[in-house]
Amino acid sequence: MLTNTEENYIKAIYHLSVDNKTVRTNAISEVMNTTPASVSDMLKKLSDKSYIYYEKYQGVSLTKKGKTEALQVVRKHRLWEVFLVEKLNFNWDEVHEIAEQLEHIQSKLLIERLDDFLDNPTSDPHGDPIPNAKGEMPVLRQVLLSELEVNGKAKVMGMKEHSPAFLQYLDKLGISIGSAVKVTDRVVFDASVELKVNDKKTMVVSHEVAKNILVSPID
Amino acid sequence: MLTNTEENYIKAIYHLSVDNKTVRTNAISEVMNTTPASVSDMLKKLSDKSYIYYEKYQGVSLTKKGKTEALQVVRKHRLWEVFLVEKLNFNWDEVHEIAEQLEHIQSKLLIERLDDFLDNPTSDPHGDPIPNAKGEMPVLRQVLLSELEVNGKAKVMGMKEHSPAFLQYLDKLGISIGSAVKVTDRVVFDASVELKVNDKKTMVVSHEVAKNILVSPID
DNA sequence: AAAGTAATTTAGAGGGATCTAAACTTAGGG
DNA sequence: CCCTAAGTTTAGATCCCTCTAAATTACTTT
Ligand SMILES: [Mn+2]
Ligand SMILES: [Mn+2]
Ligand SMILES: [Mn+2]
Ligand SMILES: [Mn+2]
Repeated sequence: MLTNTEENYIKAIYHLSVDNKTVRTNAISEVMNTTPASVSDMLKKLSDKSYIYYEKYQGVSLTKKGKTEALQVVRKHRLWEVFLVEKLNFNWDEVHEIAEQLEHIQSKLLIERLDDFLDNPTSDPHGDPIPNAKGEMPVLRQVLLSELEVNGKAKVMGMKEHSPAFLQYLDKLGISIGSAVKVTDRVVFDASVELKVNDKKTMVVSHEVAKNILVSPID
Repeated sequence: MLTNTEENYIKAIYHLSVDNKTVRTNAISEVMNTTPASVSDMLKKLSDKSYIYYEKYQGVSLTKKGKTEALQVVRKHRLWEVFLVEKLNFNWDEVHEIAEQLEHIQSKLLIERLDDFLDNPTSDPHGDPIPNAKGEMPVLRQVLLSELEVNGKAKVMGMKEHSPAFLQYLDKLGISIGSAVKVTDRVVFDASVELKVNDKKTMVVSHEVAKNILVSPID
């Protein structure tokens, strides 16, 4: 049985594991808001318990066992976020903090009942895919809005950034999951993206914003 | 901000505070499954933080502040139990352990939204009253089934004991909240109660069982 | 009222999670 | 190729919660 803290570390390592690079101590300390010293302690513990592969000074990666645990926590987090938005009428920028707490509730049965109650959703309010009970997750072929070619059309599928500030900004722009977007121009100077949303509103978003919006191109 | 453990101690003290007697260290250690030594430590801490009145060797009682906290935890516990039974189709004997975890989720907004989602219930699946957001709780005039006179009629309002074993036994007997009961006889030897449930089934329950069923007499 | 017993508190310790400061390792620039 | 800066680990400490064992206090019983 993992403690809440251990679950959080494993989840952080999971989220930091892009491509097959090893995850570094400092990167973990940053997302966990702890010191590298604390991370080192925890890595030793998680390694002893076989949740991670760990070689001193070389960074870590999740074992099969660790990845399974991580995916269960991610599953719970995202299902609770769906619950909060769909059933309790929270806005998508308000749910992450509460889900950070709810994701640690221990009850297999609870999460399966919740999944059914929500009609087995496949993605959360931010467009992130929800692993199934076995920890399988559909790999979605998505591209960043910042990478879409001029005149390219696409459907908004999700957001990489989940901060309330970012999500509220999208609300203001009228961009949400499912929105149809068309890139009408790209500013050479700063890579800002000019786009049309739902065939109506035309707007310009910074490269930074465009980099955090995941879209699925329509050919 | 209280830790989960502090919340649990305060809740335990609340539940042990019947009539105006002071709550004793050993009683707390028993319901918390800890040693009296651990309780003493915690009492000192809670007293320093003004959640309880504490005089060494004399037992404790909750301050206004402590009672307010306790009632909020109780409110959350019972609302989550309603959620689990009403929305996720749990049986009433399965919800307590999960609610023990959920009651510590910190979010005022969440609990108010949950309350609305559940249509502001006034009692939980075991018949226990749910404090409102201000911590007010209706005082229900209830009596134990064991105290009902022979030929007395009553409606089952709640259970004092919440263990799965007890609740499952009631399921088997066909006794649930709202059941109409009539005491047809009382065995002098061991105070067992003979009763008729919903004008149909006649059965005998032990004094011990009857002592744990709360009823509201019908005149 | 003193003794004996039960309840309670204190002392001392350990595990979990965190920190700061110091020591160590790695890797890149001169 | 070695030296230094950045990254990482270790050492030593604190806070929280828990324990066992010992000491203290309160209550009961004679
Ligand atoms: Mn989230
Ligand atoms: Mn999300
Ligand atoms: Mn309960
Ligand atoms: Mn209950």
